[in-house]
Amino acid sequence: MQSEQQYLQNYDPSQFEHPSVTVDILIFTVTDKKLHLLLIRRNTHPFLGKWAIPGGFLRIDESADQAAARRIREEAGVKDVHLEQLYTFSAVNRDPRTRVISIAYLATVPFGKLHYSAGTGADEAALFSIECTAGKNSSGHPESSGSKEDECLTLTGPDGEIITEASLAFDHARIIRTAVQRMRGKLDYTDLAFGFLEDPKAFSLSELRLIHEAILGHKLDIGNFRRTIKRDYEASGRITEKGLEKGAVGRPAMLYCFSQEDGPL
Amino acid sequence: MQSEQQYLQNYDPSQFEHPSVTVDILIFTVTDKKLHLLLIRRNTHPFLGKWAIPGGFLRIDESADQAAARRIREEAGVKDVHLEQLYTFSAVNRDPRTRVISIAYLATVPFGKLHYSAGTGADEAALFSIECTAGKNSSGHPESSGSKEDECLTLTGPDGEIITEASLAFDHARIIRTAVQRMRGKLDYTDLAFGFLEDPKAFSLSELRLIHEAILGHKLDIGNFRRTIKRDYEASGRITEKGLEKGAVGRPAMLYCFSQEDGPL
DNA sequence: AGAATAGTGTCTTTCAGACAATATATG
DNA sequence: CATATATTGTCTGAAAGACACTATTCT
Repeated sequence: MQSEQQYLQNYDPSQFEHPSVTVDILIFTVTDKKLHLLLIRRNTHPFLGKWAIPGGFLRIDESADQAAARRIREEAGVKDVHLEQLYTFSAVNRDPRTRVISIAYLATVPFGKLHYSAGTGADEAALFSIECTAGKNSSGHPESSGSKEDECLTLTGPDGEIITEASLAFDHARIIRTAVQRMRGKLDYTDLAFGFLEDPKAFSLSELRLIHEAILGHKLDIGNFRRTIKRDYEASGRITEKGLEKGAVGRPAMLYCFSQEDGPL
Repeated sequence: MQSEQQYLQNYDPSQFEHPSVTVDILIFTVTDKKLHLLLIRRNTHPFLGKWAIPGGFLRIDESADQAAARRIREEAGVKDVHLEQLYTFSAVNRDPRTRVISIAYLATVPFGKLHYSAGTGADEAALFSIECTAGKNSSGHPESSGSKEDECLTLTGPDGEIITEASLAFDHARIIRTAVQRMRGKLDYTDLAFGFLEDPKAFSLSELRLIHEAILGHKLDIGNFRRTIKRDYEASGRITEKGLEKGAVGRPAMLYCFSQEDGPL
């Protein structure tokens, strides 16, 4: 029997036909009281001219997490944002070129940190507001094509352009729906919403509530929202009062500071 | 500019160095009032002799879902069980042979349906009971190596053999922990537990409760469990009474029939 | 009767949702 | 003062958790 060292030397990775692996990033932000998603217009085949989720091939020397972080730097000029793996899409014919599986990531970016090339250049990018009247299939399979209770996805571009699912490249409509569902599901038991704050070291509860409302797609009761957030976060010390807001319309809000549990001390 | 057809013809997928893609299946079952996981002992390098999650390379003509279904047929002789994607692990050095990313799946199999080769043959397989005293990091990153609140994973083999994380191949200890966390998190808002029932068309609430207890790792209050299950499932018609159990010790239990919402109509 | 398991009832505390009322800023 | 926003308080019904009690079978 050969030793482990011999085995590793003789191992030939090309004995299997490998699929291509890409990483797609859903870059979400909240502005104008609405949830928005960054899309880019494809300037190559296939799906030339259609809008797509930014992505790129996974390099051989980086993990998917690293590729996602790299890609969001390149595409949105931002780093150190919350980034989490969403789902891996692997249907055989999802890309007409060749076999491509895509590891989708979800990023939450404060609007002020987001920098993208909105011009009509080689890689035209745009922010689309998202409306997603969700179906109730909480446990639905992300890659099955025909859910019985299909939720309706509506994307509105900066110039009021409304694009339907058919204007999206590949299976990206389904990926977007999966991401919105995921965000809604995790909203109330994770710190997801805090990733959208312009300044986590000084935010008001109203600002946080508007983020929740944008993600959920409906209004929340002001008093009840305050009560639950303060109960869940203030008692455990994850948010602390930081003094009053200045120069606003109406009564100044108390500003809070958010510190992650295993944060930078 | 070339047409789409020309583009597709000229496209060369080998211009990028592709990683290998595998699909790993965490085959869970509940027996003896405890959660169990099927592992196989590796008979090749690397990690020769260590226990590992069954898996295999993704074929070029099948989706990850299909590969997972195929693999669980091959390994556990079972089909038509609940199978869901868990997470994709892609750290650069997780496999010493070459670059391998692994799409992990989670399967819930009734013990009676599970058939594996327990013998000490070429692919020795064994069921290990799982104890996982979880840390509280609900939103922890599955692939980060050093969680502050590392939960302790203990696997016990059929002959009482206790294996620690170091006896597991690759990053499989982490994958297993991620799976247990996922199951615990989804237990009370999905139908996950029903996937372990020996006969979903005739089960008692005690049987269902034992499954919940096995997954959670602690006892549940009998009365409160009945109340919540009946409220959540009986009112919506997803479980219905089916008559009394026969020939058991103690008072015979009411048997229920579980029908999934978008079931086989 | 006694053991074993199934099922019901009750009490308390907590929480969610609806909504009213008060507080503090600007113009 | 009117307006706008922030913040607090109150009421009700639902739900969770703890725990005692009753019911039906077998030996």
